[in-house]
Amino acid sequence: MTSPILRIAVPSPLYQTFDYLPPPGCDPVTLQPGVRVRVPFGRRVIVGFLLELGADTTLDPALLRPAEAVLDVEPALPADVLALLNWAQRYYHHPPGEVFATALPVLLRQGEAAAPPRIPPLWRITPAGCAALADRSALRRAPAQRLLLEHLAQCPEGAETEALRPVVHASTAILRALHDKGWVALVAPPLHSEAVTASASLAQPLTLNAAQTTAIAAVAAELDRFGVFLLEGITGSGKTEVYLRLIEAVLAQGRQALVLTPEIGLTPQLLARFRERLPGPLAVLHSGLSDRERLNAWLLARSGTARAIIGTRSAIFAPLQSPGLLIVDEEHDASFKQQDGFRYHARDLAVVRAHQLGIPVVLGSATPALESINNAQSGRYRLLSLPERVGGGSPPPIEILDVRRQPLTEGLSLPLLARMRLHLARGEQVLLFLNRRGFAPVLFCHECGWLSQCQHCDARMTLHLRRQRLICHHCGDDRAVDPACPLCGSVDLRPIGQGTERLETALRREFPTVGIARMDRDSTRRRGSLETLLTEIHNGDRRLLIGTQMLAKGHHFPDVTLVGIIDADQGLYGVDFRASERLAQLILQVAGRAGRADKPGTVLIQTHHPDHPLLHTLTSQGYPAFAAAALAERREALLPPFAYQALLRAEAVDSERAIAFLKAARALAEPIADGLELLGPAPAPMERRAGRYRAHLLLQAARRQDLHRFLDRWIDQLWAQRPDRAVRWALDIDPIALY
DNA sequence: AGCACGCCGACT
DNA sequence: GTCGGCGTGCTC
Repeated sequence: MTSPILRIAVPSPLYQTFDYLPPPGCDPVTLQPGVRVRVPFGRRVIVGFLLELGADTTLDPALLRPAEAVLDVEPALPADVLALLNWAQRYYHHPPGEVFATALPVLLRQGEAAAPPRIPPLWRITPAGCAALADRSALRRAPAQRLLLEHLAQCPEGAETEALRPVVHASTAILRALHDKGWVALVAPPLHSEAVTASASLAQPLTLNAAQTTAIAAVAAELDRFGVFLLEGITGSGKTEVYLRLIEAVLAQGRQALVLTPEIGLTPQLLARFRERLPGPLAVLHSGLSDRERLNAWLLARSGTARAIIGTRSAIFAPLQSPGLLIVDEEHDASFKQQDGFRYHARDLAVVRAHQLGIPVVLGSATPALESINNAQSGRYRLLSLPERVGGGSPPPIEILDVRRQPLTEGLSLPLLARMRLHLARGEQVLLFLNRRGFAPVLFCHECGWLSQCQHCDARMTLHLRRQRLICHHCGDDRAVDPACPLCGSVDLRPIGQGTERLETALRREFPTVGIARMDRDSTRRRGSLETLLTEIHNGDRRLLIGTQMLAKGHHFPDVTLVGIIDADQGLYGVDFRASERLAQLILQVAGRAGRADKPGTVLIQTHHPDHPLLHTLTSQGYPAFAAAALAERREALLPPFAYQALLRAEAVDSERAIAFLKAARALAEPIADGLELLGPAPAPMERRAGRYRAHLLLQAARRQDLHRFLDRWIDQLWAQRPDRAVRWALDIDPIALY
């Protein structure tokens, strides 16, 4: 009897798997797909991943080398994740080694043994701590300690270190101080069975309105079979409560729920809400974790210790012991699509995974992707609507401010300034949205016409006045601002255009007595500074809020009654056919930050294109009407979701070689491109970025089947070409941006 | 991607 | 004389 062949995914960018013999002394019968295997690879020894046991190999069997060792007894990934990865590998046509590496925490990729997860211990207030809290004088000079103790007094079960982080700054240092005084103690977490039943301390669910009840019932009735539910709920309509009820229902069946959220959506507030409502430890997976933390959270999910798992994009591959429900919050968000390497879409994979598992998936958004709306209309998804705000109140009215021929002071029109004055005088808060950080997007010499061009990109360097730097937002290059023009020496250098920093400066002059909060990547870089700002906004110390899209997500500002969109024109006539969809989503996202039932907000949009039909439809009839109109345009133009696209991207230090690669690829494609349209090669919209020239070839088909049948053949030919190593290329299936 | 091999230029 | 530049080939 011949020994079986191990088909191994190897962590390399090669479009193939590698065959090995079982390690000496290993009984192949015990091997299961999904175990990690240490194998010799060239001159190295690496950790690979067993995909399948084969009976034969296409190679000369004499060339096969034996694996060195099998690292797992049980598969590192459960069968359903393996199935998902296999599907994704074929669909995205990406090298298998990189696909499978995506699903494993770094430490497991490096060969570390998967020990049982550490369940985080809990902090509890001690009797001495309660006494200190009751004693007025004890904590007078330690407000942060008081705050933490008060918080813990509300958590008889105790709270994780991680859950206390958002309560005060430097929470770990303060906990240490409290611990030294004997006012708090670390206790072992309750065992899982206790955790599930001991829900006495969990926050009470909110009452539901009719639409929420209907939505919950619709999903809850189908928990044991596949279905995609598009939960379209305007901001404030209580989507999170729907998620929580469904998760509770799934947990009650002894199953787990996986929630995906965009990176910025994973705010302390959302996590706190999940923690206070759901029993037991929560597994949280996001990019801010250390390798050790990530492995632990991953193991909590795999072992079933964590019943609810919440994470960003890559959490779609999280192993679950007993999956019962998938939720994708803010499903329209572009951050679900990986934009380099293995370019998968986590929302789309969530649908695939749910289908493979035979469980429901809920896609939630106030502004669903046009793809999802189209799927709901065609009957593939079930639409569930939450049309009302919880506690009543209507969504903020949106007005268009025509700023053509209007005087603008630092980008602000007189009507907008007047309205701001009105709301501020009433003691209310105002939020201004400008999606451009820095002081000004260009520095310009009035003497000779010099522009702050980036050396490495087809872009201008943004002026950051306070830091006295010119920074390229595309490659990160950074230089000091010269007081004089580098070309002619003139000191007449002028910043052109608006950024949030400039807006802040202007508003300080305009409203000298009003506290201003600027929220962008620059002002919140320091750890804890965002929390400080949010606190000062919520207690009213700052009433004028300026921000980039960072402020469009996650946070809610109930006292904001006026939202100003400073410049809506960027999204209207771009090269990207998705620009207007993104703009509409962004406008509503920002609008949704404001107001509450008894204090409705107003949204003002400054634009030079007040008659733009889509903008008009959005403001006068709302998102569903906008989406219908935008979908009609897409159908007319045969664009996604009425066509299927793939983009072959190439980049090189010289543009000719990137183009030459794409021309060769096109030549290979032409004889087999039945039912396809080939567009290009063409330079990318920003041709040079970080010193590399980028170009692409777009493939489009009216039928998905035609596209993928073609890709299956083409991709093999591309890999078989004699490669020009100066060219880096990648295939992007269902691209969402053409840059 | 790594990693080694290999064949040409300016240094201890 | 060799140290090291990056072109080329290979990984079961």
